[in-house]
Amino acid sequence: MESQTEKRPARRRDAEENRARIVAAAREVYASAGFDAPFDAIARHAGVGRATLYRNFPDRYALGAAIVEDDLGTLEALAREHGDRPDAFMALLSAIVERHTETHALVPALLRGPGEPALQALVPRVTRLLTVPLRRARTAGLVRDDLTLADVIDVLTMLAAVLADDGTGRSRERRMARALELLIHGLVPREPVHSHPSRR
Amino acid sequence: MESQTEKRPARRRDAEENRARIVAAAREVYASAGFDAPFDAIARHAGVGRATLYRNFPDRYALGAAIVEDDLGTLEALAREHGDRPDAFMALLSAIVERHTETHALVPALLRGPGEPALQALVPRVTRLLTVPLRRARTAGLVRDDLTLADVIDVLTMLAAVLADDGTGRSRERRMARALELLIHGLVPREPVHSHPSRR
DNA sequence: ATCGAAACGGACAGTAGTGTCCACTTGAGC
DNA sequence: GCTCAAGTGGACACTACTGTCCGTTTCGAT
Repeated sequence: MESQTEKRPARRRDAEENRARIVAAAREVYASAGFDAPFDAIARHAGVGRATLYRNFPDRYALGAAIVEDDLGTLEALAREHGDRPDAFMALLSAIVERHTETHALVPALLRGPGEPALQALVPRVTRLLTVPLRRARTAGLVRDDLTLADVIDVLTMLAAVLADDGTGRSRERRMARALELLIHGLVPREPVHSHPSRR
Repeated sequence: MESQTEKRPARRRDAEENRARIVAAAREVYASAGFDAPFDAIARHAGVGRATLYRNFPDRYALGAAIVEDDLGTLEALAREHGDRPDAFMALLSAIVERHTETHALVPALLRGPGEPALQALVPRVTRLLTVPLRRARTAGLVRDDLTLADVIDVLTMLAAVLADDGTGRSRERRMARALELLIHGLVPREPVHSHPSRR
């Protein structure tokens, strides 16, 4: 499970560059054409031959995993920054949504292709990322106390759907932000008029 | 716009039967394999040749539209039953979710294929179905007063996503119910301890 | 500058799904 | 029961995507 982490002994510089260019291209293509965009389109967009792409990533899932892995790194760093502050959970949620609007890949890629080994391997990492912050937030009363990790995963699925939808009107960013807002506060109004106005 | 509504002058009985069988098959196939299941699979599942399918429905969107139209009929009847009672909106929402778990087709079909004429034609009907009940519910304070129709559409998109996800654990029904509950009440707890406990 | 290994990308064959055509079958009116 | 238009489904040609193979190019070490 640590086979290709960090250290890859001898890699030619151009190969390394190409790999990076492919991942970047994949981010864009996945974002604009969805996760099952023609694999070939990614190669073209990256300016490499299809063979080069296949050599680096056996299939679209491996490529997705590479992207997700990057994102996970960022998110884990963020989690570390927040330590055990109870608001870490919400911060993570927002950060995930932000990366969503950017990469369009994280959760959809993780959830589709059920059982794709390359992606499935990352699930525990996502789990680990969220479990503790979720518990903290729950005991601190920042989220409802029956909120489970499975719920959170489904919430991410829902947000991803809004993102994936081509949406005839507002920008992706606005729609995502709104969707998150709706999810957090619900469709039903808060206790109408009362002391502190929820703070947001 | 009324070209093929209700009256189709002379149709052979077997043709009618086949059409019905196709729609039924499509419901099941879309439900289990998603909206872009091979068109051919539907024909096979219905026990008819592909040509027969194509003769009845030029493409998957036309077929989707037929299904959605059925569902819309049911929902419109429900809306009529509720008259202008302020809880009509929530009832509709639940009903849609129920049909979702059954058919898996309504909203996803409506929202994907952006601009497919066959489906786009139904959008106004959905709009009409929801607009008034939404307004009633809003003025009655049953939903937050900044809730727009666009929001509702996105909510339906989100619910459809949970449904579409193969979900490793709980049944579709349970997950849908839970997702709806989360959406309605939000992730954040209601005003913790206070007079009336929200009623549910 | 030279040489071998690493990496490249275009070309190729294989596969899955689409949409149409047409020889055959079947229902319904006479 | 006969007839013919309506209806059927298998076959076919077409397209898009996938994954691999191999002759050529490029890196980097000597």
